[in-house]
Parts: sequence; C-alpha cells; structure tokens
Amino acid sequence: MFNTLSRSLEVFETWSPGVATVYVCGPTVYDVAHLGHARTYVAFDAVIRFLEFMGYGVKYSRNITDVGHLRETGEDKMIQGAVRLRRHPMEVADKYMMEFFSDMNSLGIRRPDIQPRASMHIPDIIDAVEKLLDKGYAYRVDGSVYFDVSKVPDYGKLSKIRVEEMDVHRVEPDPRKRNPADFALWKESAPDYPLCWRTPWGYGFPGWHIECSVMSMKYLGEQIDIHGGGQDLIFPHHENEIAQSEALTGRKPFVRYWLHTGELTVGGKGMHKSLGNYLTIKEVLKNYSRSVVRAFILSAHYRTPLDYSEKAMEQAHENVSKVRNLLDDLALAEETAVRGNSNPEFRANVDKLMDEFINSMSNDFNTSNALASLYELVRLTNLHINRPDVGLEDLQQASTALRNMCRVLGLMEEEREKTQTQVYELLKILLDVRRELRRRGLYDLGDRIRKELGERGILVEDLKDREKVRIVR
RNA sequence: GCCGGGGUGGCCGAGCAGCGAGGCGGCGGCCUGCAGAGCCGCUCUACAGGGGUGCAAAUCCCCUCCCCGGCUCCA
Repeated sequence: MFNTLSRSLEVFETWSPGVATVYVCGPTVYDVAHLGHARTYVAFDAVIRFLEFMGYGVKYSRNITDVGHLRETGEDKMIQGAVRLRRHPMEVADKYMMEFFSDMNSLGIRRPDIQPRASMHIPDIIDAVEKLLDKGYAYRVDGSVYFDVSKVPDYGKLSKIRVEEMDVHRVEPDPRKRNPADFALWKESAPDYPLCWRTPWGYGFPGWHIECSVMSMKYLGEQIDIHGGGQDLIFPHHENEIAQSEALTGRKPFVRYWLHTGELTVGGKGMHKSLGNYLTIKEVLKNYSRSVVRAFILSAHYRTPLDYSEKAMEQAHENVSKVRNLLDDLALAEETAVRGNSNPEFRANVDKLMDEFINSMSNDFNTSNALASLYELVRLTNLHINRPDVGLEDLQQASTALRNMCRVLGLMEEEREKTQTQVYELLKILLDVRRELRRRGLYDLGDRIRKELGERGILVEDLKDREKVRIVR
C-alpha cells in the first residue's frame, strides 16, 4: 500500500501478526455530510472489507469530532453551527452526528468497531496536554497551551513542509506564539463559554488535533498500523498528530502506514456552497442507489482525483444493472441446472478472475482494476450460463466468486425489495393469462400488459418458457 | 512564493518501460413474434505540447502549457 510518509508503495506488515489496527479521521459534526465524506469513507470501507476478506482481524476506529477546530478568531466550527441554528453546541453535534450515522448506513458503510466522541474524552485530553507541558514540548500563553514545533526536529516529515517557509497565512498567527507553526493544544475561554472545561490552567477547550491522538492511542494502542483520511488532512492535522503523539509516547512511528484519499470534485472543482456545486450524500442518494454511488466512487483509484458528473453516475448505474441482472439470472439458472455437468475451462477462468481481483486489491487497493475483473466475470458467466455443458456446481462457483467480489466492494447489498406476496400472486395471475394470450397469437394484448406494467416499474422479460420479472421501482 | 495531485480514444477511467485493462455510449450482427436481457464484431497512428535517454517511452529525464488542491475551516 502507498504510504504518504514515504511517498512510495510498501509491503503491509502489522505490529501484531494477523491483526490490523485502523484509525480514520471522522467528520466534525457541525453540518450535513457531503459527497466528499462519502468518497473517503466508502474507500476506507473497501479497505476494511478487503483486510477482513484476507483474514486479518481488524480493529477499526473512526472518531466524531464535536469540540475543537480552533480558529485564531477564538470561534470554533461547533460554536458557529450552534449560533446559526440557535441551539446549544451539543444539540448541533448530536443532530449532525446522528445524520452522519444515517448517511453512512445508507451507503452500506460498515460500522467501525469504535466511534469515539471528542467531547467524551476531555479528561484524557487534559492529561495529554499536561504531560506534554511536563515533558517540555508545550508552553502556556495565559490559559492557552501551544505545542512547540521547534522541539521536534523531524516536524514536517509527513507533509514535507518546512517550518521556516511557512510565511503565507490565511489568518495572522497569534503573535504570542514562539513560532508561527506552533499549534494550539488547548485554547482558553471565558468560564461561561458554551463549550468549555475546567483545567489546572484555567477554563477552555481543546485544540483541533489533540483529540485524534488521544482517542487513537486510547483504543488502538500507542502505535497503530493504518491511519487514514482525506488528503486535505495531511497538513496540518496529521502532521500535528504525529508531532504530539510521538512527543507524548517517545515511540516512533506513531503510525506505520498513512493512507490519504484524493479529492472529490464536482464540475472539476472542489465543492463549495458558494460555487453551487455542493452535494450532500442525501441528495445524491435520492437519485441513485447506494450500489451505484459506491460503484462510481470505486471506479477510480482512491488516491486520484474523482470528478462527479451525471454521466459518470449513469455509467455506474449501467454497470450495477448488469451485475444485478446476472445475480437474478444465476438464481434462476441454478434452479434448473444439471448437476454433474462441468466445463473445466469455465471454472479455471472464474478462478483466474478471482485471483486477479485479489491481486488488484492487494496492490494498493486498486478498486478500478478489481471492478474490471468483476465485469469480466459478469461477461464470462453470461456467456456460459445457459450452455448445456455447464453444470450446477459450475454456476455455484461463479456465483460464489461474484458474491465475494461484491462483498469486498460492498456492492449489491441493498435490502431486496420487500416483496408483498399478494402483489406477486396478482402478478402471477396476470402473467399466466398473458402467456395464454401469447400462445394464441394475441400479441397486441400481451404487449399491452407488458408495456403498462413496465410504465409502473415492473419489467417483464420473456424467456423461452417463462418470464423474468424485475421490479425496478 | 512553497508543497502536492492531475491532463489517456466520443465519455468515465486503469496502466507508470516491452503483446491497445475494463466499462459507458455509438454502429453492425446473432437470438426473439416483437421488446428486453444476453452474446459476438467494429468503434485500433489514445496517451497535453516540445526536446532528450533507451533496442524499446503513455510510462524515465529536462522545458513549456492547462486544470485542481494544501499552506492553521475541510474527508
């Protein structure tokens, strides 16, 4: 896998054999989740699923940041969200956290083993800050505490940033800091500030980066295998996490493999509400199923930029339909397939495609190539599904391979339409009559039934001696 | 200014030195009463531009152009 720290591909070796610890930076819950979140968390979902498929015991943590995100103006994102909605910050956090969980669920993203909340770890954070003060890595400015980057010679190793070159700032640094690159571990506030806690050095709230260091180490250990997030987090967030974590424990590296997802753009540009290209997960899921959204996201390698467009979504939709059709066809074919017949060439090719799929995923989680193997398996199976020399076991083997691929990528896991038995009984009567009409050559009446059902989202496809029915909406 | 990521056939996207991944769309054919689904074939000087290195370059090196992002809000 590609490690941002070394900017090169590295063989994956875990600290503890057979067990992978993974921490992915979760959202700051001050607003609804957008497609960029979907990209990152779907990508890591595939990573987790593949590691499990390969037999690893995976311990996966994804946090919820509901305090912090310090701005030099003294306001943080949680407070801004609260002011906008005229709610207490914790109400805002709760609302968007629950919506985030719901969005992740809608996308078929597996629930991490642990989803720690920053606000529930304030005592741990205060301990960590105190420890950094004791060790001399941090200093106080009134009631605030800053991390002193000059105490860490290798600061900048992840982002390749050089402290002395940091002379462009969007916001003027606090002049009381020893070095403009120093970052806040804790920020003081008035005792009546809506989100503040009492510490040995006064009232205040945590800086942005410290919560991830603390929660990651608390649940996954002082040194973890994989730490991920969007590439926009490389600096300053992950750079600072490394500095404070390694300072805290004295152990390096804090993280063995840093994985970062590429940006999702809409119309070639990053999403911004001001550009009018801001898409929430909920909006996209109104038009496309979760398999389509996932197939779109996974069609590109996780590190490259990915541009959202209606056309790309339509293409993903077509591909998902083909897989869906084949799964339906396989279920039918397996009912009538002959036991004992076998086509060795077909079976060998199915195995080969499964091997290629695994190789692609093993090579830095190349979902694009993995999907190519999946689509080839679809074509190959469609070609053989009704051949007399292909037996039940052959079809079951293809079916298993296809389902395994889908499972790793999280495709086709939608709840099957809750099939009302009465609806199906009515359909059965209608189709029996239609079959009789067609047998008597009354095709116009038969076509009318098919057409009118089709207009209502019930697609009837005629096979040799029966029909296949698909309810598409 | 500094640091990254991109520019591949009508479209989406792999590949990152050695037989033109895969998909979508289009065209033609097979199958079918028709439609759909599916299959086959075609869509074969594709690699931003210009130099260079190599037996061999989309892939390595140099220069140029264009797009996007990070540099204390960001997945």
